[in-house]
Amino acid sequence: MKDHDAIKLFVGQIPRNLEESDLKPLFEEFGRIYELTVLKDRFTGMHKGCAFLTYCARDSALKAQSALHEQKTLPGMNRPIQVKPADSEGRGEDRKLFVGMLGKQQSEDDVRRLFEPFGQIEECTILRGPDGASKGGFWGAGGAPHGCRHPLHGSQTMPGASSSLVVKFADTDKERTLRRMHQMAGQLGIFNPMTIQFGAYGAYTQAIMQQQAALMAAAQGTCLNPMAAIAAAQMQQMAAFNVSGLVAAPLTPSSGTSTPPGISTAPVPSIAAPIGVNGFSPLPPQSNGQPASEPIYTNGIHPYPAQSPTVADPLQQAYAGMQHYAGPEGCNLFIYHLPQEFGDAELTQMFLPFGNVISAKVFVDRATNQSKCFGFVSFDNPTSAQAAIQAMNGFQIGMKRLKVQLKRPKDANRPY
DNA sequence: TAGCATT
Repeated sequence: MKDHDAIKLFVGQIPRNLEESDLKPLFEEFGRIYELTVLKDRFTGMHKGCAFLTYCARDSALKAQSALHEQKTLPGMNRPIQVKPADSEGRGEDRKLFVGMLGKQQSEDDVRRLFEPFGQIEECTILRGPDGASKGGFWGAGGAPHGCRHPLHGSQTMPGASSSLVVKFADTDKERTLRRMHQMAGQLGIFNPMTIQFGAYGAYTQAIMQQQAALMAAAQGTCLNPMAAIAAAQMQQMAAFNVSGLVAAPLTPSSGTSTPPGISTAPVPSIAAPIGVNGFSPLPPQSNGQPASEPIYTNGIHPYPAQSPTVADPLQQAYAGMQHYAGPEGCNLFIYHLPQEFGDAELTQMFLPFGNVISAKVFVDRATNQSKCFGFVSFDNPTSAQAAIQAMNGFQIGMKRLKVQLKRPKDANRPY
């Protein structure tokens, strides 16, 4: 098993004749390896000259990085080996902290002194109002603090400040936009489009919205939990539609009667869970912070019938033997950089706002039963898929950003 | 030099 805070390393400039078994000895010197994968072309099997490497221990990764990165050149290569955290392990802007509740007279130097013990400071700027008084500040450090809460957060109250020091990750561009839209929507009183569109479910949808707003507030802290991130994504969608005035379209799953390809439209099996007209179940999807155990499929079909405990209908049993996890071309998404703890239910939840989710599957390592942090989501139409890409590609969850793309077509560049 | 539906 690997540490919870293990780092996935990207290894570049590897000679193409070295396979995993050849590379292992080189890297094992720094600790036990959890996973080492040489990247290969999916179709030709050609070695791409790079690999992903995860050690069981975070410390091993740090040691390997400092010992190897740019330090030696493998035979036949003309540039030194690259060993550094993979892009999925978080990016530059994640290093910027917001510091609030500074004393009005505190200078950049004061702040630098305060934060120096935690790492190298790249940049420190204090935002000042027209009167020159501090309005909080931004601080960039060469390394995000471990864990969720910076040790200085709440640790002290600066002279003249109304409450204790605030230290958290600075908003990303997306979060800033979201926050602004929120404020705007609040002022205009059009907070929730679903209460307008789906009057019958007003109370229900409002409850969800409130719950998600609460979750999102939690997400604004220094630690993003996955479900809060989902809520934030959904809120973002809603805020976006509010502002643009497009109240209905993208939130409405395309139809309540569509069927997956290859399935006759005639008898749609009834399912146990009640279905709302808008494709949402009338039960809150995330009560007690748990993902919905019964994701909603408005076509009336569970993509993975084996998971349903209520199989009795022979027709449903017939479906159970079928694999209909892929929608038509242009409807299937490949999602990478999922949080480790995401399962099919969370993936479904996250993509429900964009349309009919035909299937959502997180790829699991069959030996360890652990998520490989990627998966597939299929919609019943390309528009939903595009909307999902638009909203979710690059979406930040914790330290990572989702990669959301169309799945490569199955027979791409297969000659025959 | 960047992972795409498994038993």
